[in-house]
Amino acid sequence: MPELPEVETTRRGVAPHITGRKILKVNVYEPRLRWPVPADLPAAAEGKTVQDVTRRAKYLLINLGENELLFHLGMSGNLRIVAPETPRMKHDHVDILLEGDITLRYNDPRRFGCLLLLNPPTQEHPLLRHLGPEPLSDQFSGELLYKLSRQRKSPVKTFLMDQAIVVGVGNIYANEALFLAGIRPTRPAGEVSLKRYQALADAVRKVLSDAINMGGTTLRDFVGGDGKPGYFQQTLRAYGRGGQPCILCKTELKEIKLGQRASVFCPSCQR
DNA sequence: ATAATCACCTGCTCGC
DNA sequence: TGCGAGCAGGTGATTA
Repeated sequence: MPELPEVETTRRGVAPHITGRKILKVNVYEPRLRWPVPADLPAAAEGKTVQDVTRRAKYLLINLGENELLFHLGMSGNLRIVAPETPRMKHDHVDILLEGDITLRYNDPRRFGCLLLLNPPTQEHPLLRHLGPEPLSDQFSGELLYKLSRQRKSPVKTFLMDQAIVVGVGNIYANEALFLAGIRPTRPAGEVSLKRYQALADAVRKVLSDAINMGGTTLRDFVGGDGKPGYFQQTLRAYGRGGQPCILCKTELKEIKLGQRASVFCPSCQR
């Protein structure tokens, strides 16, 4: 599920419900996530009030003043607001009970996600320190992509998905952005011109902001924090369309593997 | 430093 | 209907 638009959708869905509320209790039913949920996390969070809910890359940060909770949703995680007595479903791993009869519930079938404690809040945590700029900020540009890609031989798609270059571009949106920019995913990153990287940066911004505006992409059963599904999947132009005609020129889209990830492109439009 | 592979998990779909 | 193979939104760790 979660690339940047899905995490942002979750943040927007959840934040209004929990901001300003005091945490009464944290129940960890299954600590074995990607990294174990720290044993001292519940005690550190209980009694604190949620100051704000922010996002860095695909991490969701719940600021509690003197410390901060850091969620990652991995491949299959989601956060939702439920009433306190709502029966637990399979793979509901953590409940955060807040005053006002609100529970924030974390579910993650594959357990690739995590819940960690930043004490105190810091951008210098090992998971956050090496992240590139936010794609929707002014720090991100075609010039940046061009500069960082010189001498690099790996495929431009792999380069674009490197979170040290720019954060938040996962497999779906990498495919979509390269399609919009007319760049073949296999092209060595160091061979792409500045002009084409500017088109790619524009495409990344467009694809991500469109997806956020539509509530994220729902594959299988993603729902945002408000429980509503995303609708962006109805507008996917490349991802998942291997073998089908290009929407621009009708040429059959090709599907290949790049770094173990499905990559779809139009052999005619993307060079 | 860069690039390729592995690993962590469960669930679903496909082909036999 | 059952069963194994392969694949899925991510990304840190480990190899060359």
